[in-house]
Amino acid sequence: MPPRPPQAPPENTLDRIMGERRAKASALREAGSDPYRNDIAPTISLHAVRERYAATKPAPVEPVERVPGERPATPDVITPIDGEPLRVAGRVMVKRGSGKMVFAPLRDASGDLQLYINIEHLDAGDFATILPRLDAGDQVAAEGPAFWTKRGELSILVKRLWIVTKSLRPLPDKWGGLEDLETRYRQRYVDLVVNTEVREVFRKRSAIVSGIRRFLDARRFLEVETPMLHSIIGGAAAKPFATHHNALDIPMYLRIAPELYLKRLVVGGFERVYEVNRNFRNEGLSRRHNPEFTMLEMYQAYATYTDLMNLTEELVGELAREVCGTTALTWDGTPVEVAAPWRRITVQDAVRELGGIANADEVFSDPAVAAEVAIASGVPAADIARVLREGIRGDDMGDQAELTAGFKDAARRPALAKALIERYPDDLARRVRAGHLGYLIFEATAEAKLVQPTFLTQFPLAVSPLARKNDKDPAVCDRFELFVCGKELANGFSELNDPDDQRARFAAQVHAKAAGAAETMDYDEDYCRALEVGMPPTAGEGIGIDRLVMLLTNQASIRDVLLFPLMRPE
RNA sequence: GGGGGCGUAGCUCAAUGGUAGAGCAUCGGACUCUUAAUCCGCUGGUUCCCGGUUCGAGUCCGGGCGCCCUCACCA
Repeated sequence: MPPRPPQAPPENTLDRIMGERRAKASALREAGSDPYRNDIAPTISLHAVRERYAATKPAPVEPVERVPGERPATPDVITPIDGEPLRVAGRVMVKRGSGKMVFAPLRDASGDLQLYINIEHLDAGDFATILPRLDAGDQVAAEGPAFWTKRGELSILVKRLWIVTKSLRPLPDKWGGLEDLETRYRQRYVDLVVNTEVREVFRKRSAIVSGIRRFLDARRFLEVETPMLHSIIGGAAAKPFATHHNALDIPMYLRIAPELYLKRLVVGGFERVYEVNRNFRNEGLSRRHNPEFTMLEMYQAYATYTDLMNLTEELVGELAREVCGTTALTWDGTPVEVAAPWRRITVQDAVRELGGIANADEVFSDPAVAAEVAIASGVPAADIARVLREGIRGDDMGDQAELTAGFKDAARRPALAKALIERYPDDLARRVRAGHLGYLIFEATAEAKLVQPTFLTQFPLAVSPLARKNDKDPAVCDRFELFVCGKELANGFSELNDPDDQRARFAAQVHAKAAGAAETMDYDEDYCRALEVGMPPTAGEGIGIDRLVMLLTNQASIRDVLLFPLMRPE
């Protein structure tokens, strides 16, 4: 080895490897072979080659024992299957072999297939100029007939070889692979090259989304696109990403939900619409939350929330059969059966049966009882105080901080609650407040216990500002949420289409905000105007696509079903 | 934002407070059926960053950065 010049900077392994590969690229260029060429395309995919010759597989020949370094007497005679030249292309995954013979497994979008490169068969020019500059990671094209090796591996007997893209960075270790989560997420392109099971997850994701489209298109739903830039926050309760439009000089928000626009379309006469697209919520990250996530929202006129529960069972069952081949799934170690029918249980029954709250009936009718049970269930005193304050009409709701402090004191709490409740206008207001607290109790005690697919129904009015009131009990709405393994996957309801009721609900949202609720909907005047034009009776639903993909691909983290999950910039 | 864990060669991982190592990859050599190829040889380090304790720090302490888990938030 020549001694390194004294002025040369210290070189780490990566710099040295990349330097060597750049030198190979230059050498290729000098030899008249562009290392970034775009004049060679494959005529057949690697998987198609396998399919084509699968039936011709011979019995494997017993390998001859060889002493390392000893030269065989004569080269092997190789018999191509049909002699037809094939041109394939892909990434070289490893380069394995000797001076006169190289095995190079290739990977393309369809699968893997190995090249057999041999001095007896490869073009002499390619052998001299291309092969020595070939590294694992390079994109190559190769031409030659297919044959079976003695060990029974289908291979291309390479007669012509091109490096079509020289790779400068080394691939991760062929045995250790790429494990580091941070690198896998930040450099997903490497993850996808190396980890075939990751490719499989995202292929399934694509199949799921197209399956959803097929399912809905077959039922005469119209796919639409509605604005992602909103000037009013609505359709859900969440913190938005705020931005600004320069030409109009107005604040704008990335949408947190498409709901209110989709229902305007139902008013307009599109009786069945859906949209599959991104929502943005400026909130924390977790295994189930990414700030941008994909939601399917669909609306069907003349349907009820019960119809949509049935439709959801059918849709998920069909997707599971299509994508997983079964409805008996496993998610994060838990067996999950998604074949219909799924359990349907009201919030109140869930609190009683799953939350173990024996007096659930009382909880959902008496806010004072609900407050005590909520405290015992671990609901923060501040939330309880805020919810009870919201029941008071008018501006004088008392001081939130003072009330919270009072609610933390078991001796003072009953009197404080009583004082608030006495100022409620009527019994319905009491039951609405009790229901709201009951829902907080559900979250604290029962939510995690909804493991098998379960529709939770009859949501409290106060947490459902866009849902239709139940005909028999105006304190609850005809709404459901779908839970699997304690995670919310879908949310649907019969739509509120009474414009005056909707105005009252928006007003309640504004009131709740004044009471200290962090996330509420803005009053959407135009949406009320649309309802005044008249929306036919309709049911609508949103399904979290990322979480659905998690279920159908058995992934525990949302990051593993997002190609590029949000990361702090490097 | 709180709590816990992790961060060492391109990759996967070691290293009682005492000379920073292995396997793979790379590079050089041998080898015409490999598939974790094999054999011989050589390289390769800001131990995430800054500071401190110590005769001596990858290791202990403080601060920071990043990632993972968890709690909170996400009606």
